[in-house]
Amino acid sequence: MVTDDLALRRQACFALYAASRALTDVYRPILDEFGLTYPQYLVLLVLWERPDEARSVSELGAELRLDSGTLSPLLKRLEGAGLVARRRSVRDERRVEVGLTEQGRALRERVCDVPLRIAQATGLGLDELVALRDTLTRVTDTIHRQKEQ
Amino acid sequence: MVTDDLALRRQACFALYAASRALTDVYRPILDEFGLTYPQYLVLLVLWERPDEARSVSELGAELRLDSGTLSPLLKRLEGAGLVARRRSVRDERRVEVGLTEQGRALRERVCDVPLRIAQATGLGLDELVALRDTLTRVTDTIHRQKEQ
DNA sequence: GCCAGATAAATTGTGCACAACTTAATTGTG
DNA sequence: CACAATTAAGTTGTGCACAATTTATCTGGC
Repeated sequence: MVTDDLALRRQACFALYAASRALTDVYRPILDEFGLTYPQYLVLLVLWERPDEARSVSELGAELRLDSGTLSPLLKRLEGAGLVARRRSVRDERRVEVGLTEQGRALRERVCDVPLRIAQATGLGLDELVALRDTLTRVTDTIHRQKEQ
Repeated sequence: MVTDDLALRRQACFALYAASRALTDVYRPILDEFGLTYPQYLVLLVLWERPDEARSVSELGAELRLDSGTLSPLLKRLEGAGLVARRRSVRDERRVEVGLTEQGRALRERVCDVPLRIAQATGLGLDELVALRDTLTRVTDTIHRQKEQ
């Protein structure tokens, strides 16, 4: 029956959209303690993986799948907060290198229990959470692979 | 090891955020044929469930978990597109009733194969898709239940 | 060495999301 | 009945997302 196929509650996509916003709602008060938004926190996650290595805007964009239209103003806000430093690459002046400041590196220690706090809010066990992550990653990769062809 | 716990690829939340945006990317060109954005499409999904019954802004908001700050301008755009009609309730003049226009009802037939096209893009089987939807709905409900207490 | 095409980041414009606030109408309690 | 508290929708301001465009730089072919 076509009628039911369009019912909101049947849509996996709505479930995904709703869950994503609900989780961001959980993050908001927690990250607010550090003056961060969720996308800003994601940028820091990337930089914290190799804290002494600067990344270009497009490298960050490739990891997070965000373009310069989103990242440029976001990075300016992180710079304004004193967490990252931006400077033109000497070797290629088109590139802007984004690195952590001392303050940005230090924030990492204060934030490291955030994932656990979030995981608890989901009500899922660690195994379920891993399974969910892997399913979603597979969906995302499938979509991106199709887009490239 | 704390280092790895913060790695981007380990975060289920990033997987959720990335998958949600990737799926919206799949919707965009499809909904563009109808001049719709994804949130606008969601509003129509709600209205199409009972096409002859108007809903208040807050009823729509309860279904979609969106507030009037998001819905008011969105509904004005749907009205501008000729798909919905808004009018003040006679019984309670605080309320605004949102109903489908004839054009809005007619759009449903043209859109009814959209879910199938999206499902195919995910690369998941129908059973996996249902399981994913149910897991995500459970996460969302858990979070919202906690918020109310 | 020159220049057409490619690349990197920023800018502009539109449309969500959401917090905080405003305005208007309604409801409950004395 | 009066009026304080509540409720509904809209408005304002901030921060993403993303398309389209702009500006600056670089690269490869000649």
